[in-house]
Amino acid sequence: MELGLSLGETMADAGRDLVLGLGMGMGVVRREDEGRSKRGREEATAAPVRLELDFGARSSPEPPPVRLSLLSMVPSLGVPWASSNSGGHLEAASRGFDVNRAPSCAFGGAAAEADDEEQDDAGAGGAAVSSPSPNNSAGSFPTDFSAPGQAGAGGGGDRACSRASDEDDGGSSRKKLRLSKEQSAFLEESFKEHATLNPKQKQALAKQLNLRPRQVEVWFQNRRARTPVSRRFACRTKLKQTEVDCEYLKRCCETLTEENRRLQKELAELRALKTVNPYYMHLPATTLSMCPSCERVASNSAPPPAAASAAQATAPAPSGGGIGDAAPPEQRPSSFAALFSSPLNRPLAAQTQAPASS
DNA sequence: CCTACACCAGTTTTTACATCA
DNA sequence: CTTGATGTAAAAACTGGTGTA
Repeated sequence: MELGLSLGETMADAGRDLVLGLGMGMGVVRREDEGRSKRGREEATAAPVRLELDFGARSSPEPPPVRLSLLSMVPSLGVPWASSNSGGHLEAASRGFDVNRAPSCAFGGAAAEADDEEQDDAGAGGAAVSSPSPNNSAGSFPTDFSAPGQAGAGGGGDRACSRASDEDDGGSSRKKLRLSKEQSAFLEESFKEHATLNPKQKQALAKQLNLRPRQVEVWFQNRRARTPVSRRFACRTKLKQTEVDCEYLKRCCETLTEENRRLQKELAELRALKTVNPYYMHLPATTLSMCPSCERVASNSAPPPAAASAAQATAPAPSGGGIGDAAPPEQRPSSFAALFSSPLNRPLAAQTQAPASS
């Protein structure tokens, strides 16, 4: 028996199917419709033997398929549940999978039929018992999703379940769940397809993973915040980029300080030279610039435009690292840093004309 | 103009884990 | 070796602001 589920139109469009393979004789293949998906979960809940999820992207060979095999059962719940895993599959059993959470949360009673908010209400309405899973080594996950029958049963589902929201848990403290590996993997796969969600996709994902839409939304927000800043710097998240920018600014500051020190020294030397031989220089030395094209010395205080531009084009990169487009990624922190790079790229004559003229 | 919604940046809170006495 | 305290990183969740339909 194979139960095929797809994440609404988005996942279907992406050519990815979520397959719930139930090790039974009967076969049901479901697609699209959330209501039917829900029913599919109910059937999965009733299946006593084997529940297998395949997150493999059919269309893309790139990501390795995420397969979850939930073989064992929690007898008290009467559902196939993750307390062990078979070789070659994800370590679903170690953390549990929300999609397959015990009926108490996802499929139990009215909550199964209610939408996500109503699920919360149902969960709060029931005995809001935090029951750490016996299978969870950490044993600290507050499963406030509990519904009647959940307490004490433990449920191999250990951690991940939609927490009751602040408004319905009655408490002032927010409880935070850790998404299971499988949930994260599923969201990750979805994120690869589309970094943003429309309401329909959000609802579908939430339903699929037994999370609240808000949770899916928050996950995508956080995920976007951690996403690489650009394709070019695929290894950099925004946070990492900020750190890189900070480092680069430090280097800029050091470079400018060093440059300033050098120029001060140069100025002192020129002044000393002028004092020794007052007829040697009528113009500050640094105002003399050579036009690379005509090879004539321009004695104006400002270099000729052609010379300036040519000198800019041929100016060596500052010691702090090139920030031009040709620079390797490691040396080019960001476009933001480029704002601070221009003074360093200016030719020396242009940089030093002001202090030298004094 | 108002409203609803999505998004983002920044922050807070919670959890898991490592370290050490 | 075990245990509890402590620190820290990562992630979930929240808040306030902004843009858009």
